[in-house]
Amino acid sequence: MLLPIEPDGPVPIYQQIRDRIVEAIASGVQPAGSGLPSVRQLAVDLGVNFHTVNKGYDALRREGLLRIGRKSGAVVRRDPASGPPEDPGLIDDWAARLHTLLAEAAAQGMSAAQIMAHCEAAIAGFAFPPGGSTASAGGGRP
Amino acid sequence: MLLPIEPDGPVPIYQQIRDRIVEAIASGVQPAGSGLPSVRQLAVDLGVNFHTVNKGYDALRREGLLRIGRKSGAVVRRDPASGPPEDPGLIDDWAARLHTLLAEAAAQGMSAAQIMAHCEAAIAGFAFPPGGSTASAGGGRP
DNA sequence: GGATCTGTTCTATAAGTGATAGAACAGATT
DNA sequence: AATCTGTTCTATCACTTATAGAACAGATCC
Repeated sequence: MLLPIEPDGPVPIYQQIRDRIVEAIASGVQPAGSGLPSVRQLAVDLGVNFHTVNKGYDALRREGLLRIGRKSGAVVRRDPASGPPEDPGLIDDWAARLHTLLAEAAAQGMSAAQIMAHCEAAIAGFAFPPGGSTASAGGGRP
Repeated sequence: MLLPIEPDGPVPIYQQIRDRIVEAIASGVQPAGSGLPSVRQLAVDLGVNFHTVNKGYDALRREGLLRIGRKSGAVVRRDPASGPPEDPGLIDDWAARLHTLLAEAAAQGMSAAQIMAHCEAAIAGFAFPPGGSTASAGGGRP
């Protein structure tokens, strides 16, 4: 597995690992049930300590995105269609972060249309399951 | 000035200060030219050290959102209408952060329509200038 | 002029985080 | 038995965060 990691960036390595895997799940590159490299293997691939990878995996496990076991290794837990929508309360955190991030763009002078265009562009790269949760009016991939 | 600060939260205080002010600018509570409390005054109001407030102000100054001087204090620099759209390259960082954040929601099972609804809800709380930059098809506040 | 407030800069300390490292244990596979 | 897996523990080093005190230069007010 090859993940684009910036060792000298401002964002911690373990979080970069977590972010790239989250994006891989959303984009459909890593569907539900698909396996990920072992902690030690990915550490070798990325050239980092295996504790760092373990920290990233553990973050994904706490978010309910990964199921980790000595037997099966690390596999993507959630299939966005059936599983529970989300842990309540995490949505609030997420919405708050979204609010701050979009406010940043608005404060910098970006128009509402431009912001929405960026959101649509990002979502267009995701692979949503055939029957979205309670509503599937969006784009997805027909 | 009263900012909701969580001293024991995972996000640093200086960044909470920065985030709240960014949101105040985007929502129109702090329009271009409006003044902010002095570093020392806001520190007293929030019950934190003035170095912490100074760090938050300095971050906003580096982003081009604040103009700080011994004479005028700290005033909101950018009026989203006229000013330069943005420092090129910062948009890439912002778009990357947006991509990661939206991927998080998609991986958790949120549908495209639900994600877009959250984006629209956040944008609806912002006050965009009458003539948006190059396009004003969005909501804003008529 | 003198006092005061401002932003800015410098050093310093204590606590926490990030990343590395080594070692060990228990379950599973070969 | 040997190997690989995830997991846990301690330990170290560098960096960040938040606090604190002190000092300087420009601006304002009495």
